[in-house]
Amino acid sequence: MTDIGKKKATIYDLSMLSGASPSTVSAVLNGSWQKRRIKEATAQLIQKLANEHGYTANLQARGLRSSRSGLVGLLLPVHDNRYFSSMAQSFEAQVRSRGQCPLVVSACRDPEEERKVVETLISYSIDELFIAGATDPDGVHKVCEKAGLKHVNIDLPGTLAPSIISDNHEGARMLTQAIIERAQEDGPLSPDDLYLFGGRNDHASHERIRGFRDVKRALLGADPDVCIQPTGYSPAMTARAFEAFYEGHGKLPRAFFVNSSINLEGLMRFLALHPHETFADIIVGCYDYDPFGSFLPFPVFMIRQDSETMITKGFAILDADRRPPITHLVRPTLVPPRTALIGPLDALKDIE
Amino acid sequence: MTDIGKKKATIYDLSMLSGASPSTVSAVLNGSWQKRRIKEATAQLIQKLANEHGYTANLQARGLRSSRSGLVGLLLPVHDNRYFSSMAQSFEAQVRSRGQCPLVVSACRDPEEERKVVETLISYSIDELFIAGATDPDGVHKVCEKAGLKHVNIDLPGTLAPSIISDNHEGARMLTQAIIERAQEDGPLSPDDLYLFGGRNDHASHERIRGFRDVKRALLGADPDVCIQPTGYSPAMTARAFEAFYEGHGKLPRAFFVNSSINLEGLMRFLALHPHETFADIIVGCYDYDPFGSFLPFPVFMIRQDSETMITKGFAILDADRRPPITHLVRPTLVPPRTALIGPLDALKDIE
DNA sequence: CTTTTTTGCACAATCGATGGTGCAATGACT
DNA sequence: AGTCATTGCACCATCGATTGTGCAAAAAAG
Repeated sequence: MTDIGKKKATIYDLSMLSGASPSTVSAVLNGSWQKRRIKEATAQLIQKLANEHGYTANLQARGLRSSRSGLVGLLLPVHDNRYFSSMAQSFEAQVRSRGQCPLVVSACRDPEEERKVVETLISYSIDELFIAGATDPDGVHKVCEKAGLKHVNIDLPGTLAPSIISDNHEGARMLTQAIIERAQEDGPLSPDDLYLFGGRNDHASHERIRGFRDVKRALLGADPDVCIQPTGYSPAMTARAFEAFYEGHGKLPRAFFVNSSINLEGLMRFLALHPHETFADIIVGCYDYDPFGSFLPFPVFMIRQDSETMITKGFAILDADRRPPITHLVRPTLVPPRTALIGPLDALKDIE
Repeated sequence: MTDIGKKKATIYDLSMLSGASPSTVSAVLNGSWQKRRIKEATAQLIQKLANEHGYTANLQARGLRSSRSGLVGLLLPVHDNRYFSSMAQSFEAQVRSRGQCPLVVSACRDPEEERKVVETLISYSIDELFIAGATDPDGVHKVCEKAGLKHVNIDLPGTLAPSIISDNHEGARMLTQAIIERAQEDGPLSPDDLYLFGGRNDHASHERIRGFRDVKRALLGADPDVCIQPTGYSPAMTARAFEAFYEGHGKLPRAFFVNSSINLEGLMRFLALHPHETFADIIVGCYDYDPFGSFLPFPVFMIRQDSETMITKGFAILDADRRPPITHLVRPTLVPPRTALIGPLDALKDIE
């Protein structure tokens, strides 16, 4: 307030102004002054000066000296997706409430990029890292371990570090059962009427496919392999798969399971190119929740993954003394069609 | 690779190993060795050692010394929203391609929080800051100015720093015209049939409301004030506004303009509580694009704001010598119903 | 074989904070 | 008054890099 446009005040400036030594100023401003037996009056004087001059500590200097930065990282595959962006939102809130600074970055599902990004984070001496949806969690683990960085995997498990993931198998079972039951309301459902689109060679996809097949076999008696159409996590590839099916059959499957909201975007691309009748009576299950996806013009059952709980558990694990590489499952919830859940935004005050 | 689990190598370690002085090592590793007339052979030796030991610079130390951190900040209102999350995605890509490190944080539209968050970023000596959708851009500006931090406003303008925003007035005109024309296909539209929901006391809302009223008056001849229903950026409040209208009229307006995708989520909450018939023939315009929002079971015209261009322009401005507090407009595009645009995710390779 | 120039590098200060150590002044006690 | 404990703080090394300066040795010039 007092200095306008000047450089930022340092403990040395306050040292001059107060007549105390820099180390005294430092002790006062970082709260360790009681331990250092600084007189209360001295402390108050320095506090006052600090306020007047708008002092804030240089966290790079502090981090350099103490080799702790107060930064906590979250590595995401992508931002542009409600599952991950709401994870980022919860993450931020929890990091802030712990008095640290969140650092959210994405690595585009590229294993090379994942490692490079983490190297960069390490160069800033981040204290802890959440690795979400990494393509190569164990590769990232090695980078972290070399630097002695505490970390957990979220969403996709690794074998070397503790992991907290959605119970994909159970979630997929719930979702599959829901769409089968709903489809059967319109008449008997043959195994050929139920497909799965999306997913690739990762743990989550495997588990979801396994859950899908289990339930499908139990309820419909069979499960031809052709009904599983992996397309990767790409809207374009997914759209192509729908297109291919449509060309072969003149329609979409009566019911299908879509592996993630990213794949569901592929369905939108398909729909954009075809008249409404093409999908007038399909039943869709999507392993992810999106508030608009829930209101599409056909029934969409969704799975809401509990990213908030995953983050909470992640912190609990990081805070623990020992961190065995165990995988913890978090139960997701089934969201029936036409449901608007409240999200992290609802915690915001928006008066006026 | 060579040391497993050890502490990170520093220039002093490499100095010992190579026999060169720390300053020589530093010069080699930061690329300034030509300028310092270091022999090529020396440089190569040091490079080799650095690779073998997996050296990476301590960026806090570098930042402390050079008072540049390589960090570029993006301050968002919220993550959990396709407009802002896709902005984050473009931002990251551009920052990375400039060899810097993106730091994306949200401040929940709380002016106090905005300033606090920026103070924190400043403590990490970030080099540049993008302030997106800030509630109080000028308050943030002052904090930045005190610290000598270069910054631009995105999405919501300030008066003290350069701003790059969507051409809200023009976008609103396009959107309003589109929904009016579409609604008129179903028969004549009276001024009471066209409402606007959402928005609050910010520049974007004002401009959008202005554009809406201009076009509505021009095409429908009148524009009763009751047709403007500001609800803030809150799904819950927006839902309440729809509910209130519905209680008063037994239906929703034939056509309406929704101020943002966040407000559109409020419509979803309303819909969840009412049967399909309630909204069988509404026409909606939403000032924001969401790939699923575009395929709701009624026509939804959307406005896609070009956040990628905004970020690009932002960098251009930050790179310029002078930065007058001018507001730059970026033209958004009208997206007709049932349209799936490609997004930043499509740049990703997703093989297999 | 000097003198000058160039090459190649080492030295040391510095960025802003932290924390161990040491010492003077004060007060308590015998 | 002399001894001892306590209080209150200053001093200084340190974290890991950057950078201005200076100086020896080698090369070029005379």
